[in-house]
Amino acid sequence: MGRLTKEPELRYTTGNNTAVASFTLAVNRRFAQEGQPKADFINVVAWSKTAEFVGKYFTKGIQVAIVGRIQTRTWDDNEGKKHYVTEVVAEEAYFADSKRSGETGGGSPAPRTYSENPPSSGDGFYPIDEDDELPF
Amino acid sequence: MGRLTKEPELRYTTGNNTAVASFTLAVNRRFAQEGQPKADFINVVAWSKTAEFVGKYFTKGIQVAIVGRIQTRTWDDNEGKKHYVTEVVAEEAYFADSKRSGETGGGSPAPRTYSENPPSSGDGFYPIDEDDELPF
Amino acid sequence: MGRLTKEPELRYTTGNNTAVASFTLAVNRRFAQEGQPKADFINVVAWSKTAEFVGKYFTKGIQVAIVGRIQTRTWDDNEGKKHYVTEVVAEEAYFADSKRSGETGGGSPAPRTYSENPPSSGDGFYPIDEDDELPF
Amino acid sequence: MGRLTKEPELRYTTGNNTAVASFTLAVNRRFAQEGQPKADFINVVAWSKTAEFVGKYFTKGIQVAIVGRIQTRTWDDNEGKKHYVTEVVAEEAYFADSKRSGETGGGSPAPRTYSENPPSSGDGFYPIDEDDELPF
DNA sequence: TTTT
DNA sequence: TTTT
Repeated sequence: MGRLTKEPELRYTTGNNTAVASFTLAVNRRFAQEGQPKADFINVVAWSKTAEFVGKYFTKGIQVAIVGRIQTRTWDDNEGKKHYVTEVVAEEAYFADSKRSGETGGGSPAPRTYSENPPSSGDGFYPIDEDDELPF
Repeated sequence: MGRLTKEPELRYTTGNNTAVASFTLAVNRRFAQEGQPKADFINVVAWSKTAEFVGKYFTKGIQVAIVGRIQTRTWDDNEGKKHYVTEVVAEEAYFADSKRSGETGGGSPAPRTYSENPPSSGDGFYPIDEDDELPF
Repeated sequence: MGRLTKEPELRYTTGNNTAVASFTLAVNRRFAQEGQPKADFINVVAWSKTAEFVGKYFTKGIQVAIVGRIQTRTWDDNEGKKHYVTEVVAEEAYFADSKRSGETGGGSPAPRTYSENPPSSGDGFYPIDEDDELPF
Repeated sequence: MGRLTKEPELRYTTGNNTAVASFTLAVNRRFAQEGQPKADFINVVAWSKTAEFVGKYFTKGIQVAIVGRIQTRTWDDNEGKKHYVTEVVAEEAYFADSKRSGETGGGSPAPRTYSENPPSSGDGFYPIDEDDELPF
């Protein structure tokens, strides 16, 4: 849960042209004390459909909720120095902000949410069966 | 992330008069298929300050985000039959709804969030130390 | 994180013969006080491959770690009374127990883990790109 | 869930001498493909009691389970350059490894787990009350 | 007993 | 119906 520190960046992979969105979330600490940081700045990456959703509807300052997993990456700068990056890969992205509401004007209304990974078969549907009571 | 199926109930323990709020969240399934349930109905309990926040600001139909842990309970009905309940104990509660915005009228503005458990000492503040680089 | 209260049940859906495993986890409370419950009893369901993994290797009493999501279900008993069940659908299942080790005897060694849902394409692999610095 | 990449470092804050443990977890990716990274390297920090637990019992290579939250920090190197660090603050730490078992020899047996933050009052104990059924 |  |  946090606010975008700036506009998200939307790019496409060179290989198969997959959409990638990246942005940073300012996540306010719940019990920040005097003289301590008041927020964490979490880097988030989203892929394909989620990336496009982000690129289209997320803007600087709005509050969003992200569900995802932590990942790390390495990249080399111009001087050949290795950098380590820890970021969250978004599996679900939600609006969680009231600033968007009351919004008017052109354009189709933004869907409120996006997530990847349709569940594997069987998931979410319980087998109807005679001896299916499962009062384990 | 879900919507309140009805007004939350706010009560107080007999012993030390701690506030307890309980409500149910309709959490829409992300990939509901035809003929399958389209939502899960998650029971949530909140305690003390979080409970009061909930009782004061949460209302039927609004969308909220809850962070918490799963717990189970047992209770006996009038016929002495044992019932098993699984519920989420809310550690954090957030508004995540646009309906509240644009809101006008009397009353003090609602805070947007509440959470319990101030962190244990040391938490959230990193020691400044000479050999503190931790470039792992 | 918890221990199986009994052997898991492995069944198959009537329709497409998908494996379904169900079991209960005794999750010990971290700060149980006198006179309070010392554990939560969380019902878990696993599907297809994860279910088969569970059915094959999980046994009463061992400690396991489950990553998943909460879901609810409804079923009617013989008297037509509706029952509400809240359970965790396992997306990942791990051994987290030392009792298995040192184990000898016939049979192939158990893999230590199982999980469903191969990630969507693009996931987990970052595009190498010229302007890819992302030092946010 | 991952393995320590090396021995954890245990230090104490200069101010109030709070224990701080830091270590890195190699978290194997579940569906690593050819040519992709097979693990994420997650930096973890633990405080006070949890830190001491870690310093005492966690060693290179063992598998552990960590429950915590993401945090970010900033530090300046010798040349005054700012560095950004994202890490997990451990709220719970568990052994999840079979290598420790069968272990013999001197020393007191290691507890299997540690966690911080005793719950706020009211938590985990449900009020007994006449009209307390909560069949919401 | 279910929300939009 | 509950595990160590």
